[in-house]
Amino acid sequence: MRAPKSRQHGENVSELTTNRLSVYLRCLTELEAQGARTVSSQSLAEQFHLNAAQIRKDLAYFGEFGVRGVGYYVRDLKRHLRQILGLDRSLRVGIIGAGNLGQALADYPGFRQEGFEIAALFDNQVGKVGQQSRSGVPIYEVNDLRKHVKRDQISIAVLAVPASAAQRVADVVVAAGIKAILNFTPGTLQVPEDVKVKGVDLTVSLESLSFFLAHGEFAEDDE
Amino acid sequence: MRAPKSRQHGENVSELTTNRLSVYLRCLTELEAQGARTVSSQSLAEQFHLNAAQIRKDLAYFGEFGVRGVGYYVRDLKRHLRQILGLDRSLRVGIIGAGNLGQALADYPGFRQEGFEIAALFDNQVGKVGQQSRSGVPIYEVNDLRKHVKRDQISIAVLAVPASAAQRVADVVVAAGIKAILNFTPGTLQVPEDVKVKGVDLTVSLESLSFFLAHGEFAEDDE
DNA sequence: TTTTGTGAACTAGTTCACAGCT
DNA sequence: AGCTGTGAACTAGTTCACAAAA
Repeated sequence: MRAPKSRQHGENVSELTTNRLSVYLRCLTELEAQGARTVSSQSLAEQFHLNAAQIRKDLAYFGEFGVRGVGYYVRDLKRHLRQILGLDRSLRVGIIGAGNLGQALADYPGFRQEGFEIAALFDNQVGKVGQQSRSGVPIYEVNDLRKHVKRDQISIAVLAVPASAAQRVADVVVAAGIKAILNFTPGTLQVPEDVKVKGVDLTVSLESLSFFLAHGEFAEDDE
Repeated sequence: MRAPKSRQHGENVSELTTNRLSVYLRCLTELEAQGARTVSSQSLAEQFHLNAAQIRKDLAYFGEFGVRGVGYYVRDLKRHLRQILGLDRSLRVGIIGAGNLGQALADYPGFRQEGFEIAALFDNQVGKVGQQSRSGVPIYEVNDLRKHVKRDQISIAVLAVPASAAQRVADVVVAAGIKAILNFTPGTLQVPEDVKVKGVDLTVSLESLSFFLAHGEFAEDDE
């Protein structure tokens, strides 16, 4: 039996779970490179500091991918995970904001790695439009976003614009039919229910680290 | 009564909580700019799509900052939050890896905003060492990390190096006495217990969005 | 009256422990 | 024997609801 129940799921799956699925995929890729053909949830957990029961639960939710007494076939499980994560289709990404960060992200090799294609950068600064990033990603006018989303089948937008423009640009992105946004601007975006936003909030991350520094090490000065 | 119990806490506080504290601080800054002097947990929750009880609980853990029947004094609460988050000390950041991403982060205005100072970039490429970023952050040799951490009082390291170098560089960072790392490389770092790592995993974020696209919208093709 | 601070109730997420398959 | 898949137990996190303060 191949894929017993897969899909029509997706409703209840928490973001913590999907994040872990992505992590599992990465672990399997590493194992495969090391030449492993099968792996048990136990050894996977030990090598990558995860919990075996959780791995099994996460995977079992999408199908019976394991073989009792054996474990999981690395190659097969990788394929299943890629399918579950929707990485078997081609995923094109548009980056809005061709500033330092936007261009750096456009040229970031990590993105391409797992099969994401950076299709285009978008900006409204005349000097930038028509140019391209170091690695050759073209920069288009933000006003033409809708057109390029259609033409290049862009399904994910990365927001790397100044904070002040964030919501306005998000509205444009949503209007262009994008349903998934990776948001590098600080703060929350207001979007319709059917649009998923994932925030990468550098200020929050740094301040959280600051809290740890302030409280983690005891007895620094007063009292 | 000013700061009734503050600090000696920090042990039990979850990362979700510290993240929220940072968000509250940002909300208050916005409110203050709008001229608000006081704010109730209720109105704070409504305006920024948070939960009023949770705001109160989060804050009450660190002290009795509110006034019954009134709410919180915006300016006071901001000050308290900055103190709780450890933002009242000067926080210097070193970015390891002066590639596209590292340099973009070095010049990212969002970092400086809330009082973080990007003290230096570090790289081991001869062509880069001795140069500086567009906004003037100097690039030093990674081998001199320890020296600069001491000299410039760097307390937070941002890892923006290739995945293959991540663990090796993390070890160097830890050896230099850094206790807080913001990690842009994919995968987990092995560090001692007293070092805090916060990961920004772009691949995981994108793949999580991909999952949503694959499952969020119903009835796309087969079955 | 308004709004905090907080125990109690609830919900979500994780881990345990074992029956059952190979 | 070895390992999965999973109900049950547990832990963490959130929200409710209300007594007490201003």
